[in-house]
Amino acid sequence: MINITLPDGSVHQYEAGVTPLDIAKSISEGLARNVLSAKVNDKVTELNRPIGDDATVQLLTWNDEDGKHTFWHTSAHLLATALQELYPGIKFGIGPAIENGFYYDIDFGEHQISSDDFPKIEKKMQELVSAKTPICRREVSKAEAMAEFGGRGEVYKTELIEALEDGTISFYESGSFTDLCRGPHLVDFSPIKAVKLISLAGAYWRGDEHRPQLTRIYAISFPKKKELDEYLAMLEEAKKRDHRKIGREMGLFMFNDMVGKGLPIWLPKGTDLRLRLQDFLSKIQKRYGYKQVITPHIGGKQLYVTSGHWDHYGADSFRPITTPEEGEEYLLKPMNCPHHCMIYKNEPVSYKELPLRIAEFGTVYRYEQSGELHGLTRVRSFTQDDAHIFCRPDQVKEEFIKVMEIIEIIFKALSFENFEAQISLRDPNNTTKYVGTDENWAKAEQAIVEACQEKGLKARVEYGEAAFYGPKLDFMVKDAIGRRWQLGTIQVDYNLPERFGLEYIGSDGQKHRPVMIHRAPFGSMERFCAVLIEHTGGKFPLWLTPEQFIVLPVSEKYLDQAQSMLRRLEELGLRGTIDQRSEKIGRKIRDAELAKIPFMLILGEKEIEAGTVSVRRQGAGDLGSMTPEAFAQTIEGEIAEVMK
RNA sequence: GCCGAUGUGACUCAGUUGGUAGAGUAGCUGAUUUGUAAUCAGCCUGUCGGGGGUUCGAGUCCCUUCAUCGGCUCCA
Repeated sequence: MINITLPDGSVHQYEAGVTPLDIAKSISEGLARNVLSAKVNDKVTELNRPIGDDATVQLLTWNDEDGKHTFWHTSAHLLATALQELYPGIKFGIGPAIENGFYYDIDFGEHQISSDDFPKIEKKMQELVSAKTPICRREVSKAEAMAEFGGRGEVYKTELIEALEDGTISFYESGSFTDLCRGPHLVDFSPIKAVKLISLAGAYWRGDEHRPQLTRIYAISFPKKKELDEYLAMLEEAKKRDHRKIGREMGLFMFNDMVGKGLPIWLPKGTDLRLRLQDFLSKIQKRYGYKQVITPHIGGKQLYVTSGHWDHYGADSFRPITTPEEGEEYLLKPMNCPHHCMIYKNEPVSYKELPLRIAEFGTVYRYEQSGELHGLTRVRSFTQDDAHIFCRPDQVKEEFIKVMEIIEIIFKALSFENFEAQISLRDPNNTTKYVGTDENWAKAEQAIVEACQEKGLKARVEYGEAAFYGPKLDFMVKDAIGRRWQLGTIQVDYNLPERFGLEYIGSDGQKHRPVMIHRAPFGSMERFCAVLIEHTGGKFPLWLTPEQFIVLPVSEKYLDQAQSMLRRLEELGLRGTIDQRSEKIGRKIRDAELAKIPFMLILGEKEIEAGTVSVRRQGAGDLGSMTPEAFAQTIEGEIAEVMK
């Protein structure tokens, strides 16, 4: 007999060789029906793998991330099995579970495939599910594995096997399909009741653009048909929050082919919103001792040769601008740092002046690959809420904390709660590719980690993700359909101060090299606004929204009074417009509701006599009538609540 | 840049096996003067993304190019 410890701490005795499924059955039939895989001593395994010794066991269902993972991983095998039967001779890459569903990378060789083939593939998958095709694990030696896959010409699989250690290799068989796989899997396909192929995409083998491009099929599956329907409905809902759609509908921004792809144009309302965000940040920055500057949109080529950017990115960027003067060349600025370095160099700097914080809403131009452009989140011209902090090495941590505070204030004011933070550090096994001394790196990395600890910020640490010039801390937020975008960033830079020969005079009278910190709490105004639109669905916070209210006169007879009401409210510090059309009030309300204007102020005979307006809240309905002063107070009160 | 898809009036979309473009919304004009989510009538709107080809005839088929969408790669 062996002792099995369950998550609640209870210990049960079973025969040696008991399987997780047996354990589930002994607990309840319902659990046995829903269990997908099990965590045995913290390792996820399949339900039919015998347990030989005392162990802690956690039974995993759809509600556990690991259970879901098993489900989707098996679904990927289901997809592969179906494809193997439909398209003999295709070669398989990899097929993992992902955040939402799974994919399989396949070299279709001669076969042509398009999304028109999806129904056929889905049907084949359903057949395999109905047949309760079992999935069997088999451990093989490296030689056997190579022989089996090599014999079939599975070049991708053999490459994977190459890299594996003998004795750790396992196969999973389902129907006619055998896959190299660590597992674990469901014991058969039958729990996969609903499956949907989502999209087709090209994906380079091992993510390397110099290697063959495989066809990736994205799909998702669920234990219940209803869950699939709900998921698809959720995706539809998310599409309604797409910033590209809302941006057009609300008149926030536009694109135009003649202006050029990836070059956004901010329309009046979008500009209003953006400037309000910029003002908000500017005020905070002033409090934190930043000096605001303005620099040109172009810079001499030599500036970027000195900074190193020309060597690094020159070939893949906008071409230099030439002039009638022989040899004169300028670049559209891809970043603001070199200009700011020149500001630093303009006068000798004493240690007493540090940290020096130079801020600019700086518009930069980057020649992003055309396939990568995406609404406002990835563009070729964008404005960074940039600043560069020049400080002594011992000030890095304190400055980091101050920047984190600014980001905290902003995210709080906009209710960005579900962000992720990532600390990117050096690859400890390969320190040669980085510039700067070991001592400084160690100091800066430690400063970042400690700053996060002190601020109580939970950040994921990634080794090898640092830029060659320094470690960084990034803030990521998801968009409507779950894509992650990097917004705020704080980066330490040892490179530019070196290249530009920046120095300050220390208390010892000697010259020293300052550390430079790049930081952008929003990241860029474009991307930030895009994510903000998707988070709010266009219902912006009152302090930010371009139009806080719209006056709706009941008939054209009251237009004059509407005008004076608007003036009165503007005097009280609010902003809004009047619906002057000769439409019925119901129509005006409908249009204002759809335009997501927070407050509708209805003005008719009753209100004019009483000197009030009837207030209607977008999405919430009639709030009754009040004086303009009382209305202004309501709005101010709400704003103060958020901003405190 | 690569893989796949899409492109019809300002917007959303229809347009059978190729037969010479249509609806709703928006806009304009007029009537209506309206009380909490769509007043009525009339009018206008298109090189069917661009270019080339096949055909008696192309929005429909082919080639090419541009843009957009979903991914990959990249992202100072």
